[in-house]
Amino acid sequence: MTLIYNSPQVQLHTGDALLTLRDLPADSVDAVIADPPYSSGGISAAERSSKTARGKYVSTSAHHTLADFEGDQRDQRSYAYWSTLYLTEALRLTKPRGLVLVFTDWRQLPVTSDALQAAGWVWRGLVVWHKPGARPHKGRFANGAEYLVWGSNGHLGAQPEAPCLPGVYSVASPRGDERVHITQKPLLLLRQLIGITTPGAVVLDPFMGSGTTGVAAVLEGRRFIGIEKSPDMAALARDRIIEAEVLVGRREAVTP
Amino acid sequence: MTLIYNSPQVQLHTGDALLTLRDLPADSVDAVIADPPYSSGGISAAERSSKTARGKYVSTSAHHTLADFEGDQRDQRSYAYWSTLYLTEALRLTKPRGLVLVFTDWRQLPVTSDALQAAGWVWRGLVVWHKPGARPHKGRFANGAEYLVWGSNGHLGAQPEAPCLPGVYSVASPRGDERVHITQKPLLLLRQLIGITTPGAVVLDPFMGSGTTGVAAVLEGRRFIGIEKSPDMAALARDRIIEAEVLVGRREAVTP
DNA sequence: CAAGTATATGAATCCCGCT
DNA sequence: GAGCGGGATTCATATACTT
Repeated sequence: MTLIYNSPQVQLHTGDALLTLRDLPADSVDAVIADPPYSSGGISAAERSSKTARGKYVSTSAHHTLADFEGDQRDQRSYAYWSTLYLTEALRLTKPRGLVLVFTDWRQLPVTSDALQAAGWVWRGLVVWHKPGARPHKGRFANGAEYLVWGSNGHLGAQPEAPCLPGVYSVASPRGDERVHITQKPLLLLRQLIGITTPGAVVLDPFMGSGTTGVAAVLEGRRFIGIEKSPDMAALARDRIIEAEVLVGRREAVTP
Repeated sequence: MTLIYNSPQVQLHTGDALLTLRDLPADSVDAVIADPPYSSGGISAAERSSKTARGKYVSTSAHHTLADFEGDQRDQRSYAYWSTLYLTEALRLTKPRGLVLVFTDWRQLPVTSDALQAAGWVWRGLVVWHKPGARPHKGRFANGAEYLVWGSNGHLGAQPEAPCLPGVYSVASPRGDERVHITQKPLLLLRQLIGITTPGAVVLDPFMGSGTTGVAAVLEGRRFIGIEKSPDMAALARDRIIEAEVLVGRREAVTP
């Protein structure tokens, strides 16, 4: 576990999620927002494991320069097991009544809800992220959505101060220059989702990627703890998050 | 198994779904659209089983006169078992490359996808039915969607003639006078969903309820086989379907 | 007739108290 | 204690109604 950035509101680590989570203190987090590698794609185990993430998720016509990412080769059984492990650690870190939100595609949705409950969370529902402009398919339904399985650490209780949030979000995926990670989530989506926490809350993202969740947390006045395995991607996330801190006046700009 | 209506395009039965499906001939159906009682509602098993369907799903302020319905008291294990049984029968009735669409709420979604696969179908994806105007809740995400788990009998093959369908539908629930069944689906939704079949296809609904699927099938030029346990509800469905047949000119109006 | 206003309701959920 | 049932709560929409 290596701390690569530490400001009053933000803490970023590089390292494996499981190992790093184990070193963080219990009862310190209000919400966990996780976007794990789905290990999905392909009807068979062979198809899943033989392709790289880029081969699975990037259409052939788009020959761009995004880096491939690791940890996307698990079969469904080990995906369930591994998900249960990191979600168990995440529960330990989370305060009572704290929340968890896990991104998933349709194929891993049942496994994800199983793992979430196996780890001891109370499953509370699904959030739909509708991606307009999904690739159409003749004679079948387009898979134009991803999902968040969400839950709580024990009872949730009444929240008289909290806002009401919708269960379906329609937001386009980042495209072109906006995108620095293959499976990058839209900032607008994460800014809205983070509204489930109260201002000042501590948000943890164990699979930070390019750091969109961290940027959203900073912009919405939440604290943030991020973990990312790839040092290159982590450095990129750090730069984006620092930029957000400068934007909201929490920090001086870095002069070259 | 009692046949209560038989026209060139429509066949309606009253009786238990499992028993009636067993008496229908193999390889005779192009698509199964099923809207089973979800046996859901409530976070605990006690809450699920102790209340009637109306008590679980209808807000207390609305004192309306819609009939309650049976078969909504299964616990999750027996829901999985029973779903597998009727989906196995449904597969037998379905032609190769035929389709199945099963309605579910978020809570039973994983069980439904398990049962569908256990019955021998190939799981192809999820369709989201977004219901605008879901009941909000402070500090949490509204459960403003239902889902269709859909699959095929074996390979699906290329369908050069077929239209492209979206994976997310936003349609309001029927209200007031439009509604004769507690969990009635909007006609507009079913007319769109039925577009997954080709004109003239045979559509089977083993839990017909008030017959919306049948009405949609008639209006869209598909043939229809319906099964409903409650004789009262089945009669109501028959009347609605006859009305649709008259509307499209397939039948003379019934004169009193 | 168009636009603004009032009303009704939801395949819920939580809390509390009684058995 | 565990199980069961009653009652309060919530606001975005759709619909009805008024200006």
